[in-house]
Amino acid sequence: MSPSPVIEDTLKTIYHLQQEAGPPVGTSDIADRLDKAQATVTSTLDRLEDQELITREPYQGSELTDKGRTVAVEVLRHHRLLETYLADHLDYPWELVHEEADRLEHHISEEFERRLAETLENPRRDPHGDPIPGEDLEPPNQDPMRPLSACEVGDRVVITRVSDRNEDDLAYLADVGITPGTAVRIVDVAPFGMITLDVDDTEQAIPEGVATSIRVTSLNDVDDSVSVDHRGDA
Amino acid sequence: MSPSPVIEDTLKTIYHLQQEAGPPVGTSDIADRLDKAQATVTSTLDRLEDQELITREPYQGSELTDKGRTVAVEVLRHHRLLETYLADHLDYPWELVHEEADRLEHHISEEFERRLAETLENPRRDPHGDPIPGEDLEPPNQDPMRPLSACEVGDRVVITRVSDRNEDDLAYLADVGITPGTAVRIVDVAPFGMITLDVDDTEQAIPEGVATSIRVTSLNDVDDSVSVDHRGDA
DNA sequence: GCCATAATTTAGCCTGTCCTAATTTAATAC
DNA sequence: GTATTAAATTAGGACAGGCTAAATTATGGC
Repeated sequence: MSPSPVIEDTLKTIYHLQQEAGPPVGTSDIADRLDKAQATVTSTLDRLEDQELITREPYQGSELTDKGRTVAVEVLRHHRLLETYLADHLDYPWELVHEEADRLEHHISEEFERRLAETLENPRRDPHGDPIPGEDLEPPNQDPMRPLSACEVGDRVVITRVSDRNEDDLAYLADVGITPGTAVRIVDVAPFGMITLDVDDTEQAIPEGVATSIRVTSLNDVDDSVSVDHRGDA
Repeated sequence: MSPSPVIEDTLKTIYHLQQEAGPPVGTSDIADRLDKAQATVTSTLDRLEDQELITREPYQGSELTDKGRTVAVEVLRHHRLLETYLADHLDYPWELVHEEADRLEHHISEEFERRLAETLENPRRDPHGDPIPGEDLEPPNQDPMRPLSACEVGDRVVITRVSDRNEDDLAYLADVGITPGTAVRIVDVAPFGMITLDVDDTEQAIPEGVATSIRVTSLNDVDDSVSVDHRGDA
């Protein structure tokens, strides 16, 4: 039996938290992300452990098993293929793809996944610039990126990822031209981390909170993974 | 809150049974179609009644309310749009579209539905020849069709619908050229209802069980709804 | 009209997923 | 080292959706 949406969402969340801070991940961090009560997550984690999708130490935290990671990465592949498809073939606006993909990722078949990948010619990155795991379900490499908030005045960088966050922010960023593949220059870093960028010869100010979820690569170490047209084939 | 897949599937089944035999529909007919125990369906029907999606008389049967019918028709629209899309844009083989659409129909948003319809240019029929309900969610008209099993030797008819049934049968029928829009002639009706057809100058024998789920229109009363290219725009 | 049978509901139980409130454990301050 | 506090678990309850077995109702034959 394939895992339920609740199980898959929990695995996906643990995966992301492990990427950000390393294992073990705490119960309340998971609960916060999923917007569920802690006690609900505790009982879900018990079931995950029964199914050998995670290992855990009570009061310490949880960690994905290989089996659990594979499930998480497959869901991630679904999510990113769907986002790419929605944007490229159904003309979805950038900021709406996340919500739709978040639901559908749990319900598409292997067949659907294959045909999606084929139709898209095995894309390597989704519309936010995030890497799409391959058919082998190896976890994608971490890119050599830093948050925009860590840049200094004068830096010339390429926007590499604009992570999923709320729709309004994404719509605004797309509107002013801040999308993966765009080259920008840091014009100013003001108090409280407010950053001013030169985007296509126009200045745009970005508050620090938003800047932390935008990843960039220095123009010196640009590789194929951050070329402007980042949808290569396999 | 939008209805769960279980609720939607039950409404869809009642809708189909009402079309076939008229209300009220019996509990065990629903249970058979859904492959659930009768007692399970009884408790689901109680919940449907609480939500005013059906009316029912214990031991007599159930009937959709306007509200219930609208939900059923919307799910039907999702199903048929998805089938059309899978076949036309993702290159799904005819016989696989049903299963995938049956899952996804419960999980797509209104936005997805709109973009699907737009991309397909508001198709009126799905790949099986079934009518696709419009945005207004009016139940589609019943076509002036009869089952292939009711034809007589010498009749010239157009295949109008080949209803969803098991994948192997559909694959076989597609293989021998029996798909919506094809004109055929009845060559022979043998004992036990075995029917022989002339399809593109080749004879094909179809057992009665299969022939009952194939609908045809006489070549005399062909209207736009059964033209060979049946995907018109609105 | 009564009886056998088929259809249906009721009773009772289970699991998954959710919650709040109470308790326990771990970590931190001092 | 103890006291406070934060994190996590346990206790207990709700509801949806599933089941089997037992009881009930309707129906068709005669």
